Amino acid sequence: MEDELYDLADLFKVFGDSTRVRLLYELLSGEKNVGDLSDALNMNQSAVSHQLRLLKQSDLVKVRRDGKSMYYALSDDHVESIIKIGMEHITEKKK
Amino acid sequence: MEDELYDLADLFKVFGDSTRVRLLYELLSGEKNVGDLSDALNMNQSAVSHQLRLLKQSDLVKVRRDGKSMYYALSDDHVESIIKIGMEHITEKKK
DNA sequence: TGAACATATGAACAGTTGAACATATGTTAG
DNA sequence: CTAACATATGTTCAACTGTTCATATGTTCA
Repeated sequence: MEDELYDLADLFKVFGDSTRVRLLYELLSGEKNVGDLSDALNMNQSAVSHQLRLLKQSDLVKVRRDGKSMYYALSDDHVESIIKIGMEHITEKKK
Repeated sequence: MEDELYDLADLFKVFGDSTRVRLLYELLSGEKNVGDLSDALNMNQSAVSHQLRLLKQSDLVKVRRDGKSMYYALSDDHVESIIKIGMEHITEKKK
């Protein structure tokens, strides 16, 4: 159990960055390629690509190639659940 | 919405550290004082106190004083939900 | 009041991290 | 094959973070 808590912290570390959270949020509405994501976040391609890599490593997103583009998508719906509950905490806190 | 994503990242940042996650986990079984928590994590009192402060600031824990001791407890059950879903992601990933 | 205890706070230092820049890899069309 | 495009990777650096040590604050009890 102790070990799992370390893995858990590592997982949340991934959610603990605004760039990555915004990427995940963008992907809630469906798969997108790197260019789309760079535009959406208004960040350079390299930064986005680096962060997508981390998301991939944590199995939060999956990728498929289509021609020259790489399409990223959420890998399962835990992501949506986690974001949803986090949001609840935030909005309740503001009351 | 954009703003909320930054707050969300800040929230997860708090979960993204093993010391803090372990503290939250300890508190799942009920309120504990700082000494108990230091012993449980085998960390010095100062480090634990510093981290508890962050947890407090994020409204993840609440405190009450009883004599010389400060008793910390989870402030609501979002914490439990978040940990639970995170764990699910991890265990599914291992399959 | 003052000693002993429990916790909090401040400062400093090492380790980590995200972004930017440059460049490499991989793909398609001509 | 090669130019143009899309994405990935390596490196560097400033900013941030967690722990430790020292010390301050707050509480109880004799």
